[in-house]
Amino acid sequence: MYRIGELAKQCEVKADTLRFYEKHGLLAPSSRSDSGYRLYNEHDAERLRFILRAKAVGFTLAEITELLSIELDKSNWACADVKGMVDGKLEHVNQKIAELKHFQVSLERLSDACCGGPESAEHCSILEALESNTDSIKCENHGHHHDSSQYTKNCQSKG
Amino acid sequence: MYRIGELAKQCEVKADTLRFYEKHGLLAPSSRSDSGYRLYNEHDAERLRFILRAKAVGFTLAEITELLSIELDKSNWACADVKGMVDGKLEHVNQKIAELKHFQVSLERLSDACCGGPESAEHCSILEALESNTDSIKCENHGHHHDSSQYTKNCQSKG
DNA sequence: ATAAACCTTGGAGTTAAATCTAAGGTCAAG
DNA sequence: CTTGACCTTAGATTTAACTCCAAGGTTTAT
Ligand SMILES: [Zn+2]
Ligand SMILES: [Zn+2]
Ligand SMILES: [Zn+2]
Ligand SMILES: [Zn+2]
Repeated sequence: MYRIGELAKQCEVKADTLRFYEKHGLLAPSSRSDSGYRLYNEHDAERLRFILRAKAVGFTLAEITELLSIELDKSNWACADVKGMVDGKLEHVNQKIAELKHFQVSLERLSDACCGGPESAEHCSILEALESNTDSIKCENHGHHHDSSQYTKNCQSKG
Repeated sequence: MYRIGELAKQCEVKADTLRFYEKHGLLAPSSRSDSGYRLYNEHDAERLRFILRAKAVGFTLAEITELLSIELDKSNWACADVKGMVDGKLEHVNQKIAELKHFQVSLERLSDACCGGPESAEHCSILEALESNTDSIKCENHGHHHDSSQYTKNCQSKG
């Protein structure tokens, strides 16, 4: 039997979090001490680990509640239901990755067009790109010459 | 020139969101009509699209503000500063992609181990994986036989 | 000229997931 | 028998990013 602080420490969450989970129906201690302390047994701890694992994999508490309800009543659910939930989440993740890659390309294009030197950013192509309404990014050209090899390295591929 | 509702519709956000962005210094309309209506030009619209794209991939508004704020006093920044900022964000994005891919793998492993069939979830390997404290995921094995080709397809690679 | 659809402002409410506060009860150690 | 670590409760606060509301002014179409 663990008191709330013990279980919290063991699972690296705050006691408050466990009270929060209890209030929201995710995890209640199986008993209380005479003085009213929450007492969690190994099964409770296991359930908490279930919750934390699911959370770590990106499920919201609402979704986890749903998962737990399936677990309570497994025989009324089919594999199709469970798998459907996981696949839905997976699709969401895939989409997020695609978006990030798109943004990664934008940032890389910005970065590549800038010399990264000590010159004033007055003519920085990153800023110009943010200001302009076109898609194209021009390689930057400071009025003075800076012969930094980095500049040529960055810009040579862009004509 | 767009009024707030037009720009909002065009970019699929609410007018309230644009007012919110203005209040928080992300995007102000470049002018106002005689009667006080906000008027956005194409440049404003472009800036909004940048904000939305950054947001779509998980940047917070605070981060976006930082990125956009360089533009305000360009001459006090060097290319190095601007580029450093972009590169920092880029690293952030790369890391986020890596996290999501990790997460993607976990979900795929879960999904692959489950037959997704109409059988009771009693022995669903997704639930078992979430219940157990091990990393390994066992291919599920329903007591009865279901000859679904999907089951064998999913499980054959896992012995 | 009047209704519908738009716009303005300031301020309040929402959501998720905690996290914190206050005021007090319990327990082991010295 | 007091100190300090722990526990209890109800309720307030936090954060991000909106979202909604009220009370009124403006535009446009009929
Ligand atoms: Zn430069
Ligand atoms: Zn530059
Ligand atoms: Zn199955
Ligand atoms: Zn299954």
